[in-house]
Amino acid sequence: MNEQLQPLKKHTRTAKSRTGTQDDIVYAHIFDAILEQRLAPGTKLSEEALGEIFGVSRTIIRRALSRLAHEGVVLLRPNRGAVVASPSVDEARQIFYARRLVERAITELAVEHATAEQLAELRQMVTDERDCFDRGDRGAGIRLSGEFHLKLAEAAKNAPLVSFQRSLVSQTSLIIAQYEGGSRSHCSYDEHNELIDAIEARDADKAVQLMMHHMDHIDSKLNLDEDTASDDLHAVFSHLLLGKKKLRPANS
Amino acid sequence: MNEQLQPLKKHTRTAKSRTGTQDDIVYAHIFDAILEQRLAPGTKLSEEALGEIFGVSRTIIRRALSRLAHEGVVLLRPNRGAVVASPSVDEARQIFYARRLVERAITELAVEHATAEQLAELRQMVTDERDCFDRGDRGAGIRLSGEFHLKLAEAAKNAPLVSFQRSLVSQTSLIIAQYEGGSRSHCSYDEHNELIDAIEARDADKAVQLMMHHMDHIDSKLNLDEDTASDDLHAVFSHLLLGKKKLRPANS
DNA sequence: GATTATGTGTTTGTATACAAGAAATGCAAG
DNA sequence: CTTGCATTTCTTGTATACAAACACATAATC
Repeated sequence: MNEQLQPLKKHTRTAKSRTGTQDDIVYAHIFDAILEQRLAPGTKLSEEALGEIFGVSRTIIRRALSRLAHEGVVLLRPNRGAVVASPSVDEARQIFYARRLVERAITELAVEHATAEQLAELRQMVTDERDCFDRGDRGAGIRLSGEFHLKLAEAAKNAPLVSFQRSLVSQTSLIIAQYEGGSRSHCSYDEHNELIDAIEARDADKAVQLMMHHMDHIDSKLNLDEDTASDDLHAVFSHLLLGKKKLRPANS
Repeated sequence: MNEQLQPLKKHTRTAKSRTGTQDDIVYAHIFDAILEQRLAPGTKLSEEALGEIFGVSRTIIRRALSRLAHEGVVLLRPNRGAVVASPSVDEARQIFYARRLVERAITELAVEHATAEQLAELRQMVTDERDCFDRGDRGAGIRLSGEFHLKLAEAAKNAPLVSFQRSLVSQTSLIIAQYEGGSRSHCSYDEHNELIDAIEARDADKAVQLMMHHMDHIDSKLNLDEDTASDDLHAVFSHLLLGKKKLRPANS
């Protein structure tokens, strides 16, 4: 039953390898497409169109969109369909506040609970992440970088925090994709490696300090601080550009 | 369209007064039923049965169950239907850990951002809550007490935290309903009032201190600490009791 | 000429029919 | 009497058909 539809062999099979039910697959593919900016913020996600693309009925699409909406990467307006979320600067700040809070707790818990296997997996993920950035696959890099933080949350052994972290990481990735600054190395894997070192050494203070510095680093690369005008304008007008009618020059 | 089905005038109209779409109504009613323990942990939630009860199709029920599963009050097993969640002691501990974390942040933010109107609303909610407990409506009391904490989260003006808090409060209410200790005053409204006082005085340290004490108070009333044997057994066997066939006495 | 009303087309919301999977029951064999 | 297997029934998963709401365009009136 999972085999009867596999028209989903896009790019490098970035969608999660877990061969779950169809809506998992659809969910993962839309998710990846959003993070890799193949779907721009504000883009309308028509149920029927997506259904045709993935070869499934609207029922499945609807479930996937519902999940994405719950994680905040898709906005689901009643009777008006789904669009790719375009977080405002204020929303981005709220997300970053929550993330600092959660990352601090996760780091402390991971120092306490992370097993050797988990640390090894984390190291592997950092390697994969570096490979992605090296080969220029920015979208996959952002996604893997997010998955690193999610894996860390799993090492903390607190299910509610994992769930929350998943939502925060998704939205953060969206924000990074949207508000990226000039610098290209986004989530420096060096910092990730140092972090694993501190956790492996069971040095909670240092690990937390590194994590907080890492957070600072991430949002210092974004154009959130004061400098929000240009990106904000883009977000503000993105929904107007959806209609197919051509706009006349605004300054005439 | 919202008016065409109203066979939902149960008890005291506790379901949220927002007259949203059908699945909101169904969601709220099942949610309330679980919190007020009219649905015991482990109870199977048949889609068709619920559909008949609420006079809607399985489609709506399915959406509602999906939401409830996302909040953690319902467990959704693939191909095997939904059951009312029965959090283990360990899961309860994880939830409480996360709640302390979030409540601390929310309190700090509320001190900073809460408006006079919001504080007034909070006071009103405490009054309502006291009325419920006074008139012996324990289920509604637990629910209102949870809604107080949710309202406080809204005053903190951080959307991701509100969303997370909603999930945590739901699960906490379920835990309280499941692991209640002997004492009857569950979420002492006095503590809620003191908390509002401190927030109104913009005294962050005192507010946080009160909130943490409040959290201590809540879980000191539960049978989580060491004393978990009896309740654990109940949780372990609860799903066996679902079948309608009568069990023979276990100790014979 | 601008603004409002109306009609058409497209998209979402809901219900239902059908297919696939799991639990339960009954039968048969040891 | 117990145990293993097959059939049967019930429940969930998915697709599709229908109804309602919205967006857009056209036309009519002020």
